[in-house]
Amino acid sequence: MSKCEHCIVREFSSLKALNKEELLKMAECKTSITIKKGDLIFEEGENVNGIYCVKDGICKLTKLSPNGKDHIVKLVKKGELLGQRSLISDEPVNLSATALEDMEVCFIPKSEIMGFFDSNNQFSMNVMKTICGDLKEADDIMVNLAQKSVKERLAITLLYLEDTFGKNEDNSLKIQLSRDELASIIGTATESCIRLLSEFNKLGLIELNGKKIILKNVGKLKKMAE
Amino acid sequence: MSKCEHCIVREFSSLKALNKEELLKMAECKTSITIKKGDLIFEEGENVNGIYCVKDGICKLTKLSPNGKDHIVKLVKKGELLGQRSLISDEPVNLSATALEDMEVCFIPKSEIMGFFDSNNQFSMNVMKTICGDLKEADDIMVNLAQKSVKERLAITLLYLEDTFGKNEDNSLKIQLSRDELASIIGTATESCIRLLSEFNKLGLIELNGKKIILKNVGKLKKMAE
DNA sequence: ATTAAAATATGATATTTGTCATATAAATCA
DNA sequence: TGATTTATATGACAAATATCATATTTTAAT
Repeated sequence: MSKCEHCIVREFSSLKALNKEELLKMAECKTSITIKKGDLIFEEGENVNGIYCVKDGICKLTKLSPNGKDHIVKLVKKGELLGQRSLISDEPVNLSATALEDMEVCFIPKSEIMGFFDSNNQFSMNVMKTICGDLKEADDIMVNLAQKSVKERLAITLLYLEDTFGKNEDNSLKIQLSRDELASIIGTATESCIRLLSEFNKLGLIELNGKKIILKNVGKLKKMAE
Repeated sequence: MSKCEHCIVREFSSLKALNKEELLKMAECKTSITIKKGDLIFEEGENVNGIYCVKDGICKLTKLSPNGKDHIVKLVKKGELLGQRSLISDEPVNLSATALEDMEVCFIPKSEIMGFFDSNNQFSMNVMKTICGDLKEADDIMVNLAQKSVKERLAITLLYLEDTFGKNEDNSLKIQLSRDELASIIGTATESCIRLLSEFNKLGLIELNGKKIILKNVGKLKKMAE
């Protein structure tokens, strides 16, 4: 069993408020889990009795619409926590989490986390700040969905993906999404997404190479996103 | 100066966790404010050094899109608090608040609230739960904006307005929104909103009488909203 | 009360976006 | 490897929605 004290990603999340003793205690009750690309971590409506700390890899949080299509609400990367909202509200999770890459996560049971809420004020405050950040982000996304065209949203999303997940040596986006997944972030039909990617490609804004996407003209993309 | 102990709306918000002493202390530092319909309570980007407790009336929280159009992110009614996110994140507010009716609100300075966070765990937990609720709601709205048609969103919104704000004796929606505001919740052009209201009217789903809107067939509206 | 301004309403039309069909390319599996 | 499934791509068309113009009604102001 690996020690939480020595885990670097802890520093990126609310867990950074924990002291040595608390970390030792947590290391004892946590479970390390390996998740394969494409695997479900938890599903909408499920009772997740704890939170997941993402040690490595990226996952998507999706919500099923009554029409049967998934919408990607958020992408979560190394250092972030999953399942906080559900834990605090004491409700089933409202989103499904699916690995987009092979992942390493640690599961920390609810009882442990609730203890930290009681005993460690800084931890509570950190969690609150994270959730407030998510809410602010959600406000921005709502306004974009309500007021921007699909083209603008595609530009915004591509810039966000490069910004948040970085690029490879060949300048291609590090995060690999299918066209279908990209469409499901933007909130459009897969075909429309593909069509606009082709258009961006022809305009020299991006370069497509199989699944690889390279942003060639960030300036123009930014102008387009306004 | 009215006493917080005797204020009923306090019971509906996170403030219900406060004990008698805390309420007395709060009563001393709070400010009661009357706000006229249409008046701005605070504006996006402003530093609001505290929170507002809504004693009476309804307000809208809006965000300005770069294209110059407002989007209504949330409606807030009696008993709810304003400005919590900004206070916790220690950032300027990301939304503007405007009264839709004459309002009575109390302003409680930041220092006071921060004290409660330190000393009253239940209060912290309540605030967290509220924000988590907002986040869950935001997820639902995002999926609706991304996947539902304007017609479906109008149906959803009308049902929500009746559900949340109730109706008058003549069955008309208690909350009075302009067509423009309704459109800005749904995320569509004012004309499209007006056109669909007319259509719903002709179909017998609703009845229009000046600004008054009566939901005539909630069952069909619900089916339409799916 | 009269006038001006704003809100609501509706038609005509353009644009955006979705849907269906089909082709091609890539990935998976026996 | 070859066969089969899945993902990507593109055309043709339909449907949804936005935009612009204009009329009517309501509200506000003088």
